[in-house]
Amino acid sequence: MNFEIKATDPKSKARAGSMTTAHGVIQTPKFMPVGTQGTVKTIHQKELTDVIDAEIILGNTYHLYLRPGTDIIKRAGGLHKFINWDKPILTDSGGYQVYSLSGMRKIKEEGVKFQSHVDGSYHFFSPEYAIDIQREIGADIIMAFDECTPYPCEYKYAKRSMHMTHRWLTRCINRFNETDPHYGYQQTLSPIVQGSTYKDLREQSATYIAEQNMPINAIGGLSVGEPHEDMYGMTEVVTNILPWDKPRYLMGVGLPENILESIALGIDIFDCVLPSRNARHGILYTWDGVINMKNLKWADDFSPIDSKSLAHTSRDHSKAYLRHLIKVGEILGMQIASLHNLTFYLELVNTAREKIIAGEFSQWKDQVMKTITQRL
RNA sequence: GGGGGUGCGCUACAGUUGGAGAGGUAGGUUGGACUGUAAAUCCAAUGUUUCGGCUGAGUAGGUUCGAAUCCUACCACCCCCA
Repeated sequence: MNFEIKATDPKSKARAGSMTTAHGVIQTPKFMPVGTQGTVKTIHQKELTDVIDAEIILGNTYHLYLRPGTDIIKRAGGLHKFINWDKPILTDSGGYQVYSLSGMRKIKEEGVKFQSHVDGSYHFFSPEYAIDIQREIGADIIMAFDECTPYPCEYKYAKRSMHMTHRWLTRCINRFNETDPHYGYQQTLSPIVQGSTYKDLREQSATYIAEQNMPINAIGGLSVGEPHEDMYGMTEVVTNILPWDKPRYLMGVGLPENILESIALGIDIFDCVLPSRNARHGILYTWDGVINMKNLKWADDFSPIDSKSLAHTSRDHSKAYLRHLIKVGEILGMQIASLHNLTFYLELVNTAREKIIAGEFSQWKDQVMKTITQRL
């Protein structure tokens, strides 16, 4: 994998770059739609490319391992072939499930014992096994197996967890180096910075991760409920230490404003379930602000959902119609809303990239920040 | 025309076999939440109020210390017979 910085913003640490993976180029900053189970919920692959302009999507090791199972994916020839998507894919290692399935898992030095949310059966993920599965899934970028700590998190626990994540990283790297890709193209392993909301831990972790000299670095353990100031503060601490010439991936972020602020702090790649999940729950993101489509006030608003949207469905259908679809639980409502939000998210980062190249990112960010955060 | 059954809150369904309940469940409605997806999910409110109460189990009476419950009449709906 190769990363080239094309332009930098004079007033912030934002950069515009381009990452080359086995399945194509990713222009950064970039947002990755989340496709946990081999699909970005409600969105067809053709819409991902033709409408949303997604250049990379995310899959999840834990979910794909449970269903359909790695055997099926292997026999399909890898996840790309299985889902008919020939652009880049990144897989999360299952580290987030260590956090989100708390109560259904046990963490030990050796690894994590999960109870399946599908049928309650027990499964064990070690760092080595997480790499093996991700080799079989065949994503272009694969993530180290980590523990995503909750918020709030006591210092002692955060420190112990961070060190374990570091030890797990060594095991991931070793396994990665002693195995080969299954499908004839290179995969890239990304380590993950942890350290909760503690500056010294974040510094320590970022330094450790930087020393590994990996082609891409990720920041985890944020956007788990901490105040935005902490999210930005920790991100800044970390981006100051991670190598400048390698892409930085801020995992699980975030709201449109989180993304713009983080771009200003030197983040290149994002993923988040918010645009897709919230779309299904009736929340729309636009340049003019946030719309709760379920609110009564849209019931007789026959104006376009968003006349400025790059998604034809948002220009062609009215708010009243979309509200109706969502209120009655029609699938098309979730499709139109998901297509809208993801199109907006990609337009947001693509515009940020243009503004960085034009040298006017910071002014532009300050200007749009006011409007995108308001509730309509 | 005769016989039987059932009637409460926005709706439905349960339940209440003389000691009340502005109760249950589901749905609807109206808000809210959601950040590397256990999520087409979850939470709250939903008679009225000056927050102390007030009104309330189809309507009107009656029996009773006390009635959603028992009695009478009427009304509505459902079923059966003609």
